[in-house]
Amino acid sequence: MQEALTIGQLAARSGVAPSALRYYERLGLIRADRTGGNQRRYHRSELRRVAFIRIAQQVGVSLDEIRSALDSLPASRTPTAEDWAQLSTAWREGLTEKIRLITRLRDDLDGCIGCGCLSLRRCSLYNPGDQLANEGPGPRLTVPHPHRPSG
Amino acid sequence: MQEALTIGQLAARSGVAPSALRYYERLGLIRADRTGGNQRRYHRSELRRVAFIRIAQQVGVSLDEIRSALDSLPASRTPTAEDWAQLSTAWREGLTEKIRLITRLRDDLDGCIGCGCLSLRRCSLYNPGDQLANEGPGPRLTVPHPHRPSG
DNA sequence: CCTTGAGTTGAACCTCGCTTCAACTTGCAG
DNA sequence: CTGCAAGTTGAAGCGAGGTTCAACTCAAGG
Repeated sequence: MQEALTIGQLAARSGVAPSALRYYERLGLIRADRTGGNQRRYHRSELRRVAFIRIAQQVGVSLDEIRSALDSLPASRTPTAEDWAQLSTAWREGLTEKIRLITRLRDDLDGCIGCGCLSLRRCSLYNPGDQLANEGPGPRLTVPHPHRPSG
Repeated sequence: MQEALTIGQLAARSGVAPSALRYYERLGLIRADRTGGNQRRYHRSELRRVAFIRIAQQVGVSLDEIRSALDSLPASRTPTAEDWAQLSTAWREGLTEKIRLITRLRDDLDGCIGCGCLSLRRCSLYNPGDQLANEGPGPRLTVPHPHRPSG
């Protein structure tokens, strides 16, 4: 097995610091074999897991959520393919929602902030159908809080 | 001016805790007028700013980046519309990149993780053109780290 | 006036996602 | 076999993004 990676190699290849990789391992996000001298040796497939982790983080997914997703994977052998389909579907919805949010953000930029008037005094005239422009008494935002205990 | 909002009202309407709103103010993300008795009174347009902040956070943008964007806005009067156009463009690129990442993530889920084999032993056969499957010696990830000092 | 709920401040504290440090061990090149 | 970079651990520290607390003030109804 000349394919095993040291932590330094995985770090270099993934762009993630060794300390972060150890941290991920403690959280159960990735795993490593050990040499006789207790040093970590990574299967090359871990590189893919790390890539997945980093990308998910970039779009605002917490390590805990990522672990949940990763936990439901081939820990044993047979992947119970239907469970994964459900997992995949759940994530798909979340990701689609993220895309919706980003698009909304971008539209805000272009439509209102982009024109220099965040104050809405004039923008509301220009964006009659805008959801966010609805600032009278009524429904409110339902965007979940990323850093709240019981959010 | 019956349109001014108390902090409690803004909190209720935006779904953001009063403590968070004060925190945002300290960071210069939002602003408030004061009553004679020193209490905050928010213009209704702040609701839109808060919405913007929350949405941006959801997709992994830091408060500091958000402030930078918001700072370049009608602090004085004339918005120097061309500067905003540049700002808007810069954000557009970042957001487009986020969408790319999310799509990649979703494809990973559907194409490889979704099938239950994150190990790539079989997936690489099914995804010959996959960028992330390139795990031999060569180029590596360039996804920036969200929580690193000099990332 | 008095009460009471909402608001004020600063300081302390919390979780997340790491990094840094100290003290020590492995593993490989020469 | 030596030397030294690279690895190991646990504990402490850090920055972001807030929450909680104590002590106090404001605002509106009765």
